[in-house]
Amino acid sequence: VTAQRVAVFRAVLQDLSHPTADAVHRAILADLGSMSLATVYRTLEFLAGGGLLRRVSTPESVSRFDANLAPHQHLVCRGCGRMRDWDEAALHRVRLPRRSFAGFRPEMLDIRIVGLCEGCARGAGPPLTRTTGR
Amino acid sequence: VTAQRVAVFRAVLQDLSHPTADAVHRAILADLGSMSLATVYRTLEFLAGGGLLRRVSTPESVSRFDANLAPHQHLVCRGCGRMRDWDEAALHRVRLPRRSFAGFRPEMLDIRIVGLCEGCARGAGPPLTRTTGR
DNA sequence: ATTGGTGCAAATCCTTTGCAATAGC
DNA sequence: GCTATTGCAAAGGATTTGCACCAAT
Repeated sequence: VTAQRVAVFRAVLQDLSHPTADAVHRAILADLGSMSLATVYRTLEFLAGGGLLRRVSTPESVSRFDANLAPHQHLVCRGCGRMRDWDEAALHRVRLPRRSFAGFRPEMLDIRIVGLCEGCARGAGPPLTRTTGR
Repeated sequence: VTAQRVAVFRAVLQDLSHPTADAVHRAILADLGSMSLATVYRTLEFLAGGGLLRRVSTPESVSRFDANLAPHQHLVCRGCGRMRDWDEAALHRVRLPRRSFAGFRPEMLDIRIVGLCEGCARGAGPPLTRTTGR
């Protein structure tokens, strides 16, 4: 339990937009002055492995991190990539089908609500490109 | 409309595991002999932009492509990364809440069913690491 | 001749890793 | 002192891009 680990954990706790490793790094630099990006990556990996953080998947090619361990969904802005927590009652009611799907063993549902955040909607974000599902 | 574009499109149509750019490239090499990986990337981008294919997000750091344009969900194996289409009735019933979520303008639901495919379940895939939601 | 598509290699972005220096117990 | 952690720089994988060449109109 080092100062760096505390700093990374706090940075994720404080950034509700689900920061990327780089965003965490920048926040720490602005706040404490210095820290290696490699250490940020290692620490995020360490905290996620220890169950203190979650690595969440994004439609982009970067990992984002979430300190909210409770079951919930995410609002993902396709403009800026930021994510906010959201807890939609209707989605809680969805259950994983009891048994396996033709040999596939389901373990969890991964649900995102993709759209535009307020800021990006104003400036009209880029056109919808990466899609899945409905 | 060139021979390369046809080859890429057909490769995606024929691979139901939602191939990566690299997998498409390998399939074409095995089949036709030669084609530049850069062209595969450019063509996939072109086809996705034109609406003939979809780029689907994955929990990994690679893009996968889907020629099935109908609304559906995916079974994603966290062992090998392969995806299969799945159409779960219960998930079709989920509706996006009517209006915006505190300034966020929802556009679509992105739903994945994460688990282990038959092959990976046998060999017991790696432990569950990247998570989201429930 | 002109426009667009292709191949190759170099460049970019995000992330991980080897290794020596360092910190904490 | 020992072991785990850090920083730096280099390596890595996926993807994109600059540019010259080639093909079809």
